[in-house]
Amino acid sequence: MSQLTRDFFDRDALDVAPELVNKVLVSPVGSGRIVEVEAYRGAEDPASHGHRGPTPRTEVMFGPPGHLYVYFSYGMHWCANVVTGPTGECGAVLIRALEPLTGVEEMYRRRPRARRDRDLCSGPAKLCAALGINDAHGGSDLCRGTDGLAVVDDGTPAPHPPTATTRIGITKAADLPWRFVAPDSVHLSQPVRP
DNA sequence: CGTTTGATGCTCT
DNA sequence: GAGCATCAAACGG
Repeated sequence: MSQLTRDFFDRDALDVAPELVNKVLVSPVGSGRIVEVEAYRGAEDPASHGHRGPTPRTEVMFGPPGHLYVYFSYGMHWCANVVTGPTGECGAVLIRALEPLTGVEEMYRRRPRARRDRDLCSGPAKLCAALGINDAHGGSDLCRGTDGLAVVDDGTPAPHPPTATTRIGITKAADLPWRFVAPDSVHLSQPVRP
C-alpha cells in the first residue's frame, strides 16, 4: 500500500493516464479503484481546458504535478483531474470512474439516487459527489495527502491491461484514443465502444 | 433497450 | 451570448 510519488505524476499525461488505472483514489469519505481516466494535454490538445494558456480557472493545470485540478461542470457538478508533467506545462488526467471499495454506505448517503454500487462512481461528477470532492479541494496536493486525498497503489494486480479508446463528451479532438479503461469493469461511465 | 431533453451557472468572446 | 471534459428523468419502440 504505497502512496504515489511526485515523480509518478511528473511525466506526460499520456504516460501517467494508463498507469492510474487500477490504482486507488482515497478521500476522507471512502475510496475506490480507478477504472476509467482520460488524458488532457496543453497547446496541442484543443479539448483541454488549458489549450489557450493559463487562466484563473486553469492555472493549477500549469502548476506542479500531483495536485488536484477541480472544475465546475454544467453549472451543477464538480469533476477532478490529477495534474501531470513539469511546472509550467499543461497536463492533467481526468478521473472518470471508480469501483467503490470503502465508505460505500456514506457514498449512498451523498448520492441518494443511486440504486446499486455501479451507480455511485460511474462518471466524473458522480465520483466527486460520492467522495465529497469539490472546489475546496482545488489545488490539493495528492502526494502530501493533506486534505485526506491521495492516490495509492494497493498492490492488487490488474486482471487485464488498460484499453485505450476515444474520449467522451467532447467535440474537439474527439477521435484521439486518450481514454483508458479497465476493460472488464462494470463501473465504467460508458461501455467501451465496439 | 435506445434517444432526447431540462436543469443550471461559470468562462471566455 | 454561446458553449460547455454532466446527470437523470422522460419518452418511444
